[in-house]
Amino acid sequence: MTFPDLFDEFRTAVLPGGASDPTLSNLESVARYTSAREGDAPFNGIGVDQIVFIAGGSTKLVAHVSQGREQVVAFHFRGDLVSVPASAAHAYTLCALEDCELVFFPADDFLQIAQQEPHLVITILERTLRSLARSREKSVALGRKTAEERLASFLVTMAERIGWSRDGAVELDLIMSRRDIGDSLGLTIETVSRQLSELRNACLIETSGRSRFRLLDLPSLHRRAGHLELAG
Amino acid sequence: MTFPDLFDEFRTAVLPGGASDPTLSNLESVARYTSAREGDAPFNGIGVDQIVFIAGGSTKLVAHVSQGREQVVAFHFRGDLVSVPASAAHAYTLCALEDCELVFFPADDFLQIAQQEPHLVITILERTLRSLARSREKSVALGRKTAEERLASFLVTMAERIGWSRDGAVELDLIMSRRDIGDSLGLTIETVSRQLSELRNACLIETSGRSRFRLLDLPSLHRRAGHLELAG
DNA sequence: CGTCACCTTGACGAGTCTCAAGTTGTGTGG
DNA sequence: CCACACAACTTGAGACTCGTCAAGGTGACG
Repeated sequence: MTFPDLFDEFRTAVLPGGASDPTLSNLESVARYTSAREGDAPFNGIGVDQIVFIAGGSTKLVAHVSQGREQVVAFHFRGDLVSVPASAAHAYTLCALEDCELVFFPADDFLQIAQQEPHLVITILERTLRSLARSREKSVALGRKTAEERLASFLVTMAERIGWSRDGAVELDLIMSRRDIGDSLGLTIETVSRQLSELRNACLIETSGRSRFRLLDLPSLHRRAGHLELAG
Repeated sequence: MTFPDLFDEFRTAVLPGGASDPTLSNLESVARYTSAREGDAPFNGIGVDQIVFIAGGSTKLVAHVSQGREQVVAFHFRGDLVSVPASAAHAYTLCALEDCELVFFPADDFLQIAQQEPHLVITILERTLRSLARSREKSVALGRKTAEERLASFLVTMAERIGWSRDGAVELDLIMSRRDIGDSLGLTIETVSRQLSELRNACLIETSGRSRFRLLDLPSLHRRAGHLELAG
C-alpha cells in the first residue's frame, strides 16, 4: 500500500463525516507511516507521545515491568486508534502481532491541528473513552477475578471485537500467543493453558490449531466471566 | 455553595482559556449539581453516561463484580473530571469518600454542545488521555506486581496527586479506608495492613492516625514500586 | 471517657507460579 | 507431498504469595 492509500484509510475510518481541506492537508503533512513485520516495535525510543492508526494488521501495547515481567495493556486491530505514551512510570512498547500498516502522528501536532476540527476531536475523544472503558474492565479482571473468569472474560470480549458467527457459534482467530494472552490477563502461559483445557472439557469452547477458537455457549461464558446478566 | 458558584468552579478549572457565551449558557442549561454525603452514590441507576466534575470533596469509582467483590477503578479529587458509564460488563458506582460538591452533565448533551468549542473538547480529551494513562498503570500494577510493589506504587502516585512537601518529606492525607485501598489494588485489607507495616519497619513511611502518611524516602519507594529509574 | 468501627497481627489454606517433562502444531527443506 | 526440527502448547508436581478466618489493638467519634 502506498502512503496516500493509507492516509485515505485513516481518513475514512476516523473521519467518516469528512473534514475541511486545510485541516486534512495539515494532518497529512505531519502524518508518517510505516509497515511493521511481526514482532517489530516501531516506536521504541521515539521520545514523544504518538497517536497511531492501525491501517492493517494487529498490535499489542506492552508495559515493561522488569526483565521477564511484562503486562499487555491492550490489543489493537485494523481500524483502531492507539495512544502510545513516550514515558510514564513504566516503558511502553507498541508491538506488531503480525505484519502491519501503521499511520502515526506526534500527539502534540495532531491535537494542535485537530483544534480546527471539533468533529475530529470528538471522534478521537469517543474512541479514547472506549479505550478507557476497556482499560477499566481490564482492571476489574486483573484485580478481582480468578484465572477462569479472566479467560472467559477475555474470550467473550475478543469475540465481540473480532469474532464472527458460524453455525450458531461464534468463531474467532486469536493471533496472539498464549504468552501474550497470559501477559494480558496477568497469568502465566501454564495457567492460561490449563484454563483453556477446563473450558474445552466443559464444552464451552472448541479449538483447532493454535489460534482458531469456537465459542459454543456465550451465555455460559458470560456467566463464568462474572459479567452482569443482561436483561432480555 | 450555590449552583452558579459551582458552575464557575467548573468553568475556571476546565476552561481556563474561556469559551464563547452561547456555549457556556448551553452547557449551564444541561448542567446539574448535587452535594453528596460521605458514602453516597448519587448516580446509581441513572441510566445514561455522565460526565462529572468534582467541585469539592473526593470520590471513588467502583465496579461491582459479585457480592463482596469490588474493584475501585479510580479515585478522584477536587478539580477532577470523571466519566461515569451507565453500564458495561459490570455495574459502576461513583461513591463519595467525603462530603462532595458535584457538577454533572449527561455525556451525550455535553459532547453535543462541546462540538461548538474545540478548545473545550481538547481539554476533555487531554484529561481523558491522562485517565487512560493512569488506568493503564493500574493494569500493570494489578497484573504484574506483588503486594509490596502495589502499595509503594499507590503511595507515590497518590503523593504526586494530593501530597505536599514538609521537612524534606512528602505528606499526604489518604481519606479512603484500608478497604478502599485494598479494593483499588486488588488486595485484602489484611494484606494492605501487613505491607504498610513492612514499609514502616523499613523506615520508608511514617503514619499518624489512620489517614496521615509521611513518605520519607521517595526514591526507595519508587524502586520498591518497580518504577522506571528516572535519569538525572 | 466509653464505644465501636477500623486497623493490625497471627496461623493456616487455596490458587496460582515455578520448574520440569512430554506433546502438538507449523513451517521448512528435501 | 512428506519428513524433520523447532517453537509453542499442554500437563503434572511441588513451592510460595496472598486470602481466609480469628483474635486482639487503636483511633475517631459522641
